[in-house]
Amino acid sequence: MNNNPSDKDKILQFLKTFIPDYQSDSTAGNTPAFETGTGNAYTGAYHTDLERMQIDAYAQVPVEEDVQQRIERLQQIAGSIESRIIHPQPDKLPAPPDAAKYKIDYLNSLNPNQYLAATTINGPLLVIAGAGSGKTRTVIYRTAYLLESGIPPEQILLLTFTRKAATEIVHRTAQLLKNNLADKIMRGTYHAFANHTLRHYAPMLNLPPNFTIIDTADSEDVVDLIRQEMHFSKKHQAFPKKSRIQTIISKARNCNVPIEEVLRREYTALLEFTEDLKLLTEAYRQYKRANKLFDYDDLMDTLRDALRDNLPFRKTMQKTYRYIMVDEFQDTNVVQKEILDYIAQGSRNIMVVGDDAQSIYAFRGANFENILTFPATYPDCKVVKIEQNYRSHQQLLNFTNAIANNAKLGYRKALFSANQTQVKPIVAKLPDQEAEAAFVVDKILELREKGIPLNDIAVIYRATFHSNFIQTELLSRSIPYVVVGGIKFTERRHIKDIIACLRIVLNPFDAVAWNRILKIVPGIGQVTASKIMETIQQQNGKIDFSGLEKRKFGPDLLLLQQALNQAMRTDITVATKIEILKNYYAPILQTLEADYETRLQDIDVLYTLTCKYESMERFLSDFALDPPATQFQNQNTPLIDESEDKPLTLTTVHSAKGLEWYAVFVPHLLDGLFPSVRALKNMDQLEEERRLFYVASSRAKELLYLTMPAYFNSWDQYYTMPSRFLAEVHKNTFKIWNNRQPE
DNA sequence: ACCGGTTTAGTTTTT
DNA sequence: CTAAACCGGT
Repeated sequence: MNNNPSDKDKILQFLKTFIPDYQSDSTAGNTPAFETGTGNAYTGAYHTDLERMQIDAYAQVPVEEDVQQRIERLQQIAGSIESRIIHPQPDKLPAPPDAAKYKIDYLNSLNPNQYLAATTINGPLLVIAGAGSGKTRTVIYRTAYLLESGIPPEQILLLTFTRKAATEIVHRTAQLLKNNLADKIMRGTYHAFANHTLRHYAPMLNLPPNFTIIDTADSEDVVDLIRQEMHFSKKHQAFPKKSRIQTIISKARNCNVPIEEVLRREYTALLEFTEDLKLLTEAYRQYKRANKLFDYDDLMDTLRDALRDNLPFRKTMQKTYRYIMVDEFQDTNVVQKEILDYIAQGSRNIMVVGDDAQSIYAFRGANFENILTFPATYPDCKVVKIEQNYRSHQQLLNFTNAIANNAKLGYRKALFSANQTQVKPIVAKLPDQEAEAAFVVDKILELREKGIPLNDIAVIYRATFHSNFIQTELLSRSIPYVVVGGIKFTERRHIKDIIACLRIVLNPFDAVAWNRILKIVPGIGQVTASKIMETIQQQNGKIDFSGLEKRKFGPDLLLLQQALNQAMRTDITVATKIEILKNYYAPILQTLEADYETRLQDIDVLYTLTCKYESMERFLSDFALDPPATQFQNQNTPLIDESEDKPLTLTTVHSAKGLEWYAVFVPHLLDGLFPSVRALKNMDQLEEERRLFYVASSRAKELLYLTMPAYFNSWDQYYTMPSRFLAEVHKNTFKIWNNRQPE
């Protein structure tokens, strides 16, 4: 019903081109597929391909000896934990010692396992929580229980993966208790916590209190500056480019290993540059120190080092935070684990919640083995497992359990649900990407007609480009949607340009920011930019370009000088500064970008955001650590207010963590796309891909559609096989979409 | 010597 | 799409 003629023609064209037996497969006439409405538009006997898929047909990943040993060791640990799990007897649960003191009826608000997790507040506690098992609810009740037990909120430290999650927990706790005690809890991401702590204790730790936080792109720019300065690219053609160098440096620090170890593990082709890269890493470190720049890893490392080396500081932290709660523990890296351990040594009241099956940040150094080895660090810890699922029905759980149980290691999954609806996940193979997109959008429209609001539906994919065809289809049918993940508001060029100006205003020695701003002045390239920055240094930070007036870029530089000096005035707000800078920047942007008007609207959004801030330092930190909103439709449209039109959600798997929808679509399930071809040779990476698939699938409350095009052409390869994650689960856990016999 | 337009190679995920 | 090498013009 929703196919307009051009869509039909397009699909028809593809059917004819790519399916030799298209005519013979059809049962009536030339265009039978379109005569009976939706559903039939996707002919091709692909369901038989799906019926025939076999895991043996896939090249298996070789498992090396040392990897095998590691697996066995961890399986042993997992097994020993399994035996320590407490299985509460519903009639023998400990009651709160003084029931009169507690306003909330914990016993009847939680299931027995959740109750145990919420009310065991002394000593180390490991909570293994399956997807959709009411993990957040348990943490909320536990927070309430702590407060009702008389624990001062200032003594509670709550670490979560996003700031949003922390805010939600505190907010809902406050609602539960009908007071605002929870507001005083120290909470946030590791990075936000480190930022706060390092600034607060700066004098004690001998740190500059006004350091600037730089994001990944800034960090890459610093690396690039050094790379050029040291002439590495001139010496070797194959010398890695800035983004790869930055990744390597960051990975070494996240995993707490030397550079050469990262190269050995993942970048063997770059081993010949080991010495140069080590040199570059050291230069990068010194550069940041000299310019008071902190990258994301510095926040973690500096806090860890301070806790390790500065005993008075460690004692202070231990005294301050006597009850620690950690969410998403499976995504903690080694450095973060050390930070936790140093603080928890004092009181030993530490609770961690996590699900080993949902660890998806190993690429960033997260070590889900932390959750397996927690009992080794805390031998006296109690272990509680919450497995009842409140999100999905049993048919979905059968499927997601099957995925999780294919994992090489981790706790066995046996999530169960009281909801016994009989709708299996649907697997569909379509002729090509256009047809796949059309199928997905048709189904979405069908759901909307049945009364499912768009904002209760999501399309979840492995990589941003997997959504291209679906976005095109949604745009052509005018369906509102938001994109989460992928390129962010803060990463857009014009936003970064304005932010760079602001950073100069705050700190005129910020060479990375200078480099960025100078190079967009017409007539100034790398060489001149370096010279100007030197001049600024010599002038002790004074912005005065009068010596350069006669150069051809002189007039433009004068405009920049005026704008920056004007923005430096202390009697104006941050928002006013943005306005001044925008006036300078707008004409430049106009020459740079065709769609400059929409981009200017982004700067207005930035203006609105800064209105809340008194301090620029605070604004820049927040902007780096907690980007305001990550949602906008595409490169050409400005930021969109999520609440506006209840749109459909398109999201990467990573950004979908912790969320749920009535119906979920997972497209592009071809082997080489999901799992990504880059992960096919390495067992650890392939395991992570499977966990990603598990996370994506387990977001669905009711309906799960798994789709793929028949083929995908990348620049060097041609993918046609369905994802191995589908081939390796039992076929009775899902239903294959048969286009000739619609449901 | 330096800038800037053009070509070409390589593309995951994010605090 | 985006970064960087390439190259031709000042």
